[in-house]
Amino acid sequence: MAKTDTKGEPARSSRAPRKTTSTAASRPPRRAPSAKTETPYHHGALREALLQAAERVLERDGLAGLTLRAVAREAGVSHAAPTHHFGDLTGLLSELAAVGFRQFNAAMASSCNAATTPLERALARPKAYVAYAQAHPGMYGIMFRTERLDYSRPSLHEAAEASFAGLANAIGMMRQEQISGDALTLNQGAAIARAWSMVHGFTTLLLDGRLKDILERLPEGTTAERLLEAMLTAPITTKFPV
Amino acid sequence: MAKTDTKGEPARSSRAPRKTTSTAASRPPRRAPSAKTETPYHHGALREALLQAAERVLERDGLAGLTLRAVAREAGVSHAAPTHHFGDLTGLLSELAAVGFRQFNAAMASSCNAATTPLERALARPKAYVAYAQAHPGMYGIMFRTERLDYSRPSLHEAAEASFAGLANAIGMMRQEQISGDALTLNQGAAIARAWSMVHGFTTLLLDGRLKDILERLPEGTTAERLLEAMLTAPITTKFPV
DNA sequence: TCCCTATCTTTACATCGTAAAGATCGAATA
DNA sequence: TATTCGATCTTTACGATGTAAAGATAGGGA
Repeated sequence: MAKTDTKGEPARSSRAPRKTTSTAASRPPRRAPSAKTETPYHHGALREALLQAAERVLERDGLAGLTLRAVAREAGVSHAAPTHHFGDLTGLLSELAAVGFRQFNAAMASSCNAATTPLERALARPKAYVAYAQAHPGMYGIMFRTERLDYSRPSLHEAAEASFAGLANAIGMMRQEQISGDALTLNQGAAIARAWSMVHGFTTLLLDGRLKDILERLPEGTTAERLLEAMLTAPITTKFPV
Repeated sequence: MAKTDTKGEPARSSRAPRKTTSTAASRPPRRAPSAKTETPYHHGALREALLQAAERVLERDGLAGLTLRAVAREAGVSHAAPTHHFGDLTGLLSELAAVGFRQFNAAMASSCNAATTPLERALARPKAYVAYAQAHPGMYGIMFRTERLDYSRPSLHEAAEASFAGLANAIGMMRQEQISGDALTLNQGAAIARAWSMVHGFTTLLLDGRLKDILERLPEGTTAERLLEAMLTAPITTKFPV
């Protein structure tokens, strides 16, 4: 027996002061500390703190480093603390993905609002889509790595659904049609699938480095954003779009 | 000390006969067995056997179940045996992905050869692409799950490169242009990126269940394949393809 | 004032990837 | 033909992870 695994876990023993986070206001205890440098047994806002810690870990160490225990370490709590708030790893990842989808939707909405000309309006959403993924590759990776997610969680389901609704709406406005929630014609479905597949596929291939070969063969200094624009606006010279 | 982890590992101790595989010819010892039911210490073709075992595990237990130890168990060897042939998990997954790319390329090539009319020729490749992914979702998942792969391995690099070359060639034939290996115009790059992004994005979204919402709203009985066709052939009524 | 319950920590365990050392056997060499 | 060598496979070991269960703590209502 014996052989516990407390090794490697800081596991502050009610004396070691918890690592103070950068902003010093990011984890406010519910009441003023009753002693000098101690850390309260109850965190007060651990759920949010864990989500923020997870985001930091993800950006710093990538998807491979995003473990339950690493997040708990980053937040300065014991490795079992997240369980009570998220159930298991899938729970944490799902809630984090929901946060990502909300950021993602906000970025696209603000970008669309800033557009004025028709061309800008057409390109604002796809460009914001790719830009978010490039700025937050870890987040985007989680959001579309379904095997680790639980879409039955309301927060994730809602946030992802909002993303889809925004897209469908945009397509509807482009085609100057009313897209009703419950039924679609084949052509409407095709238009939505085409737009989403194109932008999502482009993003995935770009993040995976699969477009590097193409970009290198293009005229000097052509960026991914420029290629995206060309892909979306270049005239289609063949009989079929593919 | 003590507390070894031999628990859970069958680890046939030179007496337990190795689980005979289904075909009985799938693991031929290099020479006829010198005794009755013993299993030779040296497998003889373990590398191939491990790859086949990995494919079985992947189809049976999905990506989450595809571990080094599970593959070794499936092949009936000790859990450390794969190390010598693949180095580490990344090595095994990379070689497996290479197998997948070769299957994938073969499927597309044979499908293209069977096409006769121009419409068939245009759709054969995308349809074969999606069909392979639907038939082998685990394999496709590995092939495009870059974070776990090592593209510097020649076999993987070659197989994946062949996939890309086939696509670029097909686009070139569609546009009736010669696509030279070293340079591309922006429009050529855009055409390739569009085709690849569209098909890859569609496949990814489909496998992740993201197209379910669309398919359910389409006329009764519309399949994913029909939606793909419509996406690729429907006239584009808006000013931009998106 | 006292207890109840949510929150957090400790402890424990099966599993995984990987490293290192020992066992086995085919084949080259003398 | 006998011996040695190197490739292949097994054993043993270790740190890390996810998860379950039991104990500690404290805030808030009875």
